[in-house]
Amino acid sequence: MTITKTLTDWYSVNKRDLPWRRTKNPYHIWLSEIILQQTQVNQGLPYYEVFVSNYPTIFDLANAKESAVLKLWQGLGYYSRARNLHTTAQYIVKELSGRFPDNYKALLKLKGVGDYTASAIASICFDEVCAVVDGNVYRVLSRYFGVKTPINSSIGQKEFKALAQQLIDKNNPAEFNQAIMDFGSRQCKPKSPDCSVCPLQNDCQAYINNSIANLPVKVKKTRVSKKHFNFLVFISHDNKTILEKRTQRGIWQNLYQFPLVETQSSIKYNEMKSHLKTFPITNNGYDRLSLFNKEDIIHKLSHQHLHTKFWIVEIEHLPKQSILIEKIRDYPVPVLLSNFIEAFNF
DNA sequence: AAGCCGGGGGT
DNA sequence: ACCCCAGGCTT
Repeated sequence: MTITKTLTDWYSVNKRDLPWRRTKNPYHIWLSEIILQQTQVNQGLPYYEVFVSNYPTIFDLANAKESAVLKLWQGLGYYSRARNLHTTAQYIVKELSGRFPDNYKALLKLKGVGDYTASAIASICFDEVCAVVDGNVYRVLSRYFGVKTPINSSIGQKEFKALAQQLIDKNNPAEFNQAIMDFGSRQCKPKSPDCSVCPLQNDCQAYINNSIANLPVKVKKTRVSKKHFNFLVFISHDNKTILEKRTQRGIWQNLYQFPLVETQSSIKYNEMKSHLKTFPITNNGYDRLSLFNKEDIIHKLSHQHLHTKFWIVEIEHLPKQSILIEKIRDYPVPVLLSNFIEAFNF
């Protein structure tokens, strides 16, 4: 039995019933694939339901405001996906009259759509024989064939793409692609895979050589940098506060935050007080400065640890760009801030 | 080729 | 503490 047949047989029995598997609508498949980039099914599932419900068609998404899209995306991370999603929806509506691209080459031109996503949409929606290579595919193939080429090298990416393309079921590329991904996700897991009941056990090179834990090979380690964030939570006597849009490139682009003072190290009350005096809006003084969290809140991103203090600044009057505190939940904010907003009783 | 971009979950 | 996730973009 070939690995192709084994995988599709396994899938026919173990296939999960997921909402994006009940449709071939390219708009819906595209939505699901963008949401699932670097995101596990269980985390992405509720977001998919929300997006389909709020934006039933690509026209609805194109007509939305970016901040509304980001608000629905809030908490999912990698926010460039949401920005690209919106941009691409507008592009398809305006330039392609709302007709979704229907082949790999054309799909690849869309912003936010790379080799994996173009292959997924082309195969699932249009039966194009295009093999997907995601984290699951790397793992299954590297173990089964004992391939030690690093999966995050350009040579490795080409090698695994060619291998997957060679194995794909040409009569049913959609089923094969989803089969190998589902298999990797639920059977051939990164840690403690279920080898004892694996249908590929007899031919799996990694299992035979007892090297399951060493495959796939991945080089480079992400270095984590440490940053110190001080957020200024202004509260005026007429129940307003200040939120700023992060317009610069980098994390959380186009999300909102309280005015931020980034420092090289953890600062104390008096140092914050000096910083505060340099703020134009405090020219007329403020009533009180207090620290919300005694211990730093350490917000861990994949490549940064954010040591965070929330400073409460009670103030008589705020300028016009301030917002009503009761409207604060309308704005898309990072999880770090939404956690604070929920914890702090304004 | 390497770095950047989130947040949640598993071990 | 470290790894991974239905990756893609920028430099």
